[in-house]
Amino acid sequence: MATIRDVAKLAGVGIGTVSRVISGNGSVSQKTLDKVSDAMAALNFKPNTSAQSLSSKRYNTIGLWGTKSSGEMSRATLTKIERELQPFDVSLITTDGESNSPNQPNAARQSIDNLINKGCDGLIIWGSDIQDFDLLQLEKEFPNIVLLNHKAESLLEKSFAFDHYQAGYIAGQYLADNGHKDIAYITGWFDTTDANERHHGFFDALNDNNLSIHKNLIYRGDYTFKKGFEGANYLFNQEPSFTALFCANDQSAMSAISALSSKGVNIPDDVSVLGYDNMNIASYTNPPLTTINVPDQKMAVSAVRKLINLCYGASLEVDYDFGIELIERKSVIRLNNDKN
Amino acid sequence: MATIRDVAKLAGVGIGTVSRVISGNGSVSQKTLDKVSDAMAALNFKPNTSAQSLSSKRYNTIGLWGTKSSGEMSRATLTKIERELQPFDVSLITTDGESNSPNQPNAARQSIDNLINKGCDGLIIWGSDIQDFDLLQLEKEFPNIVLLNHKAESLLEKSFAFDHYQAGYIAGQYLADNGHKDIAYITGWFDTTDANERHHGFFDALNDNNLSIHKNLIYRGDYTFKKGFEGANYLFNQEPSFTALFCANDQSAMSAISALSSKGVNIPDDVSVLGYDNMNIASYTNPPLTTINVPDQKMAVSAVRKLINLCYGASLEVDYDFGIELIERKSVIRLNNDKN
DNA sequence: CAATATTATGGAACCGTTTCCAATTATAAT
DNA sequence: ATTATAATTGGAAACGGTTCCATAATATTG
Repeated sequence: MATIRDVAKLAGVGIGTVSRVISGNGSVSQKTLDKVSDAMAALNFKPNTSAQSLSSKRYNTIGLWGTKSSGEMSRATLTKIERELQPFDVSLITTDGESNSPNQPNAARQSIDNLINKGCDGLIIWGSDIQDFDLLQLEKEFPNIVLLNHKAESLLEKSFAFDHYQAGYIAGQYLADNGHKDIAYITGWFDTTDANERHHGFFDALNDNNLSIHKNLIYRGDYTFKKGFEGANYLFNQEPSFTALFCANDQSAMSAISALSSKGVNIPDDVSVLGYDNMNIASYTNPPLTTINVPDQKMAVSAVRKLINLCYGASLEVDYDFGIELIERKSVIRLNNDKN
Repeated sequence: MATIRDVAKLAGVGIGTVSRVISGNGSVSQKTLDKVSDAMAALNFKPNTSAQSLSSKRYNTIGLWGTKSSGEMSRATLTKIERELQPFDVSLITTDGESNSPNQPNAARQSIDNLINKGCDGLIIWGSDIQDFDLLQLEKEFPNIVLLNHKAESLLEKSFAFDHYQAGYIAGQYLADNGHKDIAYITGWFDTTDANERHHGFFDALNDNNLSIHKNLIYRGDYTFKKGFEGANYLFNQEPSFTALFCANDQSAMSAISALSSKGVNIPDDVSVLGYDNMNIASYTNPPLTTINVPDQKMAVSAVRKLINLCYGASLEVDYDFGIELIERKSVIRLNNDKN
């Protein structure tokens, strides 16, 4: 592998000059630039990134630290992130937050430190189940961080998150608006703030409409197809009956629809199903799923952009406001409540 | 940030000794080891990875280069890969093969070179649509590569791929065995060898059973939910009618089921649907999908292990044989052919 | 055209490790 | 006790860049 000195020798210039043409900083005459470029091409010279980083403290790399609550997110989002980085020639180094020293006390913080130490200019902290270490402390020590799917009140300008409370509320309100009073609910897994906010929003909406959910009609799910399926089967056998089912995500909703359909219940005529996420699949269930859109990719893109701004002094446009949208398809109907 | 010299000074030893305790190579007396460990702890010393790499040529990083045909793969597979790497303390740096200089002539090879140049000990080349550069040439220049989802005849011991021809054949045979003669087919997208092998296997099986597919009953899909849905609607309106539908992947199959169901066709009584992939979702469609299992994660794990062996002289067990399994669920029935 | 400002250039010093060799110390063998 | 052998140790040199400063070449000015 050719080094900067080889290039310098071949081009008949000093190493400083070669460095200048590599980086584009400092002035170099056209003639010299040509000579050096030719030499670089002739030797197929590629600057050694370790040496560059060692000497410049710039890594051209950002880290993606994901907790399990980011696990459901699609590979498409990951690709989106990569593509956002690509024009800046920075690469992405990923770490699964869970897999590092699983049950150590400071596991999370430690695996983050590892990632930083690998050589990152910045960090995306991805996931909403961040509670066992001090984000503010981290941000003080290492300011180039950005939170994806997590909102820290003290780090608002670095938080890119969806208002799950509002979205949950809208979901509840929608069911109420459509005249549903007997509502069943397959929850998510409650170790994330997401889940709790969504949950509370949903309940508050029902509450504000003088509605409540019978305790028999709540099934504790975990966002998987499996639990959605099992949950629907469970609820099907419960008393009282229900006219609407809210699922904490589309995966559960999808498999709940399958489970109910196979029992002969007609969706939406017998029971309406409302999902949450708006996955690709949601348009192609039978019937197509009415659901809340969660703009994962938009959030991810804004988060990366903010990080690029932080790390490399760019000034990309960044969005903090991710509108909540309920996508009406065919899985929820309006109930005829003659009493109204 | 403390350096090795700070540690050496504090511990009252030479830098070589500190280096030895960091790496664990070379002998160090217990007493010295303790002194150095204490000093490292006291200074919160973390070795600088750039310096380490520069000097040792070891990066503790492997690259994952994915083409679009890897795009459908789940994030779960990615996580699997990360976890396989974690015990060796090597991290993963990912690159989307498509996004680098999209329509340059040597785009693929160039983006691979970039990735290598970032500092990787090895590379996973992920995806079956690799044709525009010379794999053998790459392997000669950079032997630490492993192919995932692609089989290069000349690089067999570095190829981790599924026998899509056989699997396609089994799919066709299964339909034939179950008495289906009028078969429809939603294809995948044909820019990958995968797709072609599966396709040919399927057709050869039909052929060997003296079956063929009417040209009206082939719909060119692209693995998406969307095309599956549209394809099923299209086929529904075609002549002749059909008793079985083969879909090149589960996503199409799933949305095809939705489309057909919503037209009132009963699956599997009116038409049997056979999928391909065995995604998580396949167990939770209505009816549950009969499909071919593609052991993505197993392949990925073996590929990484092989790479670890190559890069770091480990000798992890590696599997090359990924059995083909047809998972019988409820979406295909045996036809009563009285003529038989 | 001399004086001055500006642009180009070379290369030593440095970034923080690993590696190697020579030197020292401890251990075993006679 | 002496010598041979093995285990430790220190630190210079090297890895391949960037940075900065002194110097050289050019351009500008009155």
